[in-house]
Amino acid sequence: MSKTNTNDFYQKVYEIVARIPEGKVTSYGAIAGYLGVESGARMVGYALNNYNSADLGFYIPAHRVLNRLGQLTGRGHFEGDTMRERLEQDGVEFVEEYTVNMEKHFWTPYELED
DNA sequence: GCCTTGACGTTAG
DNA sequence: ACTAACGCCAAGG
Repeated sequence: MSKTNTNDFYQKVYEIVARIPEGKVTSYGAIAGYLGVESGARMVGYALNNYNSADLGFYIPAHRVLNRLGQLTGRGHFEGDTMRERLEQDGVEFVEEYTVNMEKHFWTPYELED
């Protein structure tokens, strides 16, 4: 009875985000597509918004999840410029004030297969 | 129970 | 190449 509930979907999102390598970024759509929900990009954003570190018990680098253009669309949910600062610490190259070099740092969950 | 909103993405003009 | 509109699905009002 492994039914893909929304809560299960969120859980998978957290697991994937937690595995994003340092210096790499991915997109909401990439995660959604990997989970089999191509149209669930917004749900990924919802998952991160609902995310509570206390519930999971492990930290997830939500700042490494951007939209498909590499823009830090979720920066408003971080404190100040925390999101951008975190990415810079990871060594991510920016092409705009709030846009990273997607071509250079893009990463997909499929690379987890290894 | 209907309507609006949103950490998105694709297609059309 | 740029902008506008629609589709998507869940949560909150």
